Amino acid sequence: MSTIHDVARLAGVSIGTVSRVLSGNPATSPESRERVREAALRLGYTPNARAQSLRLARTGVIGLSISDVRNPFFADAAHGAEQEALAAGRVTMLANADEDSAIEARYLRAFRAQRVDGVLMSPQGGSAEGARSLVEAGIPVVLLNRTLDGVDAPVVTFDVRQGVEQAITHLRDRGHRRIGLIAGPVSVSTGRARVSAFERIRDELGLDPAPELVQLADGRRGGGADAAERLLALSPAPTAVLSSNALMSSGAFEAIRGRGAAVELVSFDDQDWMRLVDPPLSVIEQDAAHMGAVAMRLLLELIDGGHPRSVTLPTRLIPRG
Amino acid sequence: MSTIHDVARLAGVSIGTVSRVLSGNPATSPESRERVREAALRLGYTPNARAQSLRLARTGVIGLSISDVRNPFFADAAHGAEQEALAAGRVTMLANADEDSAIEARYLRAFRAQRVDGVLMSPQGGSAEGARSLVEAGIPVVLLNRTLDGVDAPVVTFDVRQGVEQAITHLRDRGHRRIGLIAGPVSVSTGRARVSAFERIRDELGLDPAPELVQLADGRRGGGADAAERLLALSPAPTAVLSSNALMSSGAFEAIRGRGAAVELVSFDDQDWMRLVDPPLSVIEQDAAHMGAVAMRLLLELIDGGHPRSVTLPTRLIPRG
DNA sequence: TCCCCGCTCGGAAACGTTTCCACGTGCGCC
DNA sequence: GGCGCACGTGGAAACGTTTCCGAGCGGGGA
Repeated sequence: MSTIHDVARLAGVSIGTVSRVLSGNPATSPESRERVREAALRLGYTPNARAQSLRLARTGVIGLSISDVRNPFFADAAHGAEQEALAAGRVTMLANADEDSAIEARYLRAFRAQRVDGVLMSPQGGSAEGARSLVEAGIPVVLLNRTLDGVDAPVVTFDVRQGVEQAITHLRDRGHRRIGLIAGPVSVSTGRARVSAFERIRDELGLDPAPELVQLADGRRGGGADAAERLLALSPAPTAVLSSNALMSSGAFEAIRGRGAAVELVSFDDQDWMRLVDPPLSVIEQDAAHMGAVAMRLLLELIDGGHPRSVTLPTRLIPRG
Repeated sequence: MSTIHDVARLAGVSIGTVSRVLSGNPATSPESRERVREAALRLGYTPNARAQSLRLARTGVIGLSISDVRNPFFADAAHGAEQEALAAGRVTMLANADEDSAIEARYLRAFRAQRVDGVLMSPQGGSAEGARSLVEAGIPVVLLNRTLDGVDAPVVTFDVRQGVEQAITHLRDRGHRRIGLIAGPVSVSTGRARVSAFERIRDELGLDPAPELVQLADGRRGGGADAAERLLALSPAPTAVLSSNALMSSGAFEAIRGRGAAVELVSFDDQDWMRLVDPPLSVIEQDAAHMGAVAMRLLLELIDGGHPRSVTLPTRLIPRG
């Protein structure tokens, strides 16, 4: 692959001139511009971004670490973030932590070694170490959807209390008094927050406070199914269930239907299939793509020397069935 | 952020020694090793990967460009590929082309500028230019799921003929004679291949050859719904429909149900919701994660000097309902 | 006529690594 | 008791850029 020296030789100028022409520096003659452009084209020259960023301080690359690409919520968030970065002329390097903090740590180390301009991440439960070391190394970090104790970085989250309240009020209005919760893992902040919001609002509305109505799960499909089974085995079983994410909802839906139980299921996150099943699911919509875009904007501001700020986004109830 | 010079100074040795210790070169004394390790730890030193790769030829980064992260088929493929790369000690840089060849071109340029070790891509329809320029620049490329005319790179695909045959035979066995096809865009190779396989097998089995039973769509949800509407408007309407991807299937399913039509829908790609709806969808399963892993393995071989080879993977019919 | 200024340009330093080369130093062997 | 060899180390070159600095050259004003 050709270098700036090859271009300089072919154009009959110095490498300084080539660099100036190609970077749009006005201190060049029309003649040099012509010769350099021509030579670069002939050679199919692409500047070596690694050498550039060694000399410059910036790399133009932003690290984006998400929990799981296969979770549509995060896929949407990644997409939103990426579009925003692209519009700002930056390129995104997506890492998939797979809900595994060892893999996450590995990618974060890679981000650090690559000296990315900034990192946008939805942290894993395991440990805050990875994020903290980035912050301490002076790399701008913005957290996505989940907070992390002891890490000084802005966060973009949804209003958990609002979402839970919309769901429970909706169910209460439909006559339910005994409502179950399938909660995400307490190792992530969203999981914990949903449980405490659920308990508070349930009590405020005077609904059945039985502790066994809150079932913890791992956030995956199978975990959702298992938690639903546990709820259905209670006597009396709840008449309605709130599920904390789309994956668990699909497991829970199948378990409930498999038992032929008459339980109303409400889910966080809206997905196509929730409209297609019978009965369709009411959902608490969280606009993941928007969250990603907002977070990326915050990160870009931070990179450009702005000061950190966090954002909380609203949720929306979509009643169905 | 500290450099190798800082570590050398703190440890009281030369930068050469630091480099040797940290890269595991045996020509170092136990005493130096100790001092350097200690100093590196104290400073939180992480080698600058960009400087390393400038000196070395390798970067340890592999570019992965996929059509759309939000399409679960590609999300799974990306995940499979990523895991495989991770196991081989490489880090993956995921680009989301968003089914847009301008964005794809931009990412491919970035990959080239970054001098990634290789590129795994599921190409967009628009143009083969991006892929071709990578190949010409000597960067190893493997194509994922879609071929590209005029580009000399190995491909990993599913056996289109087999998949279509499984689907049509299944429907024939269930008594259908008039079968519709919702095809993906003819701008991508898979779209074209499915149409021609469909026509051939339909004729081999002596089924209704009416050309209006093949409806082209854009591969998205809305396109699938529109194509289904067009099929349902025929008289007589087909009694069964084969849909070329999961997104279009979801649109088609909704359209069919909305009309209350008695049409049996079979879909390419298996997804959770297809089991949850009523009636459940029979599917032609294509193990996308496996495809991604296989393709990554081919790419890694190619990078290590192996010679190019293509792979065709089998599909599997999962009858339901 | 001379000087100064502006416009281009070439040369060189610097970014942070790795690795080759050469230079001690201490030991074993004849 | 010398000689050579293995071992550890420091210095320097090289990777491909950008940018600063200084120089050449022409033109315009005093």
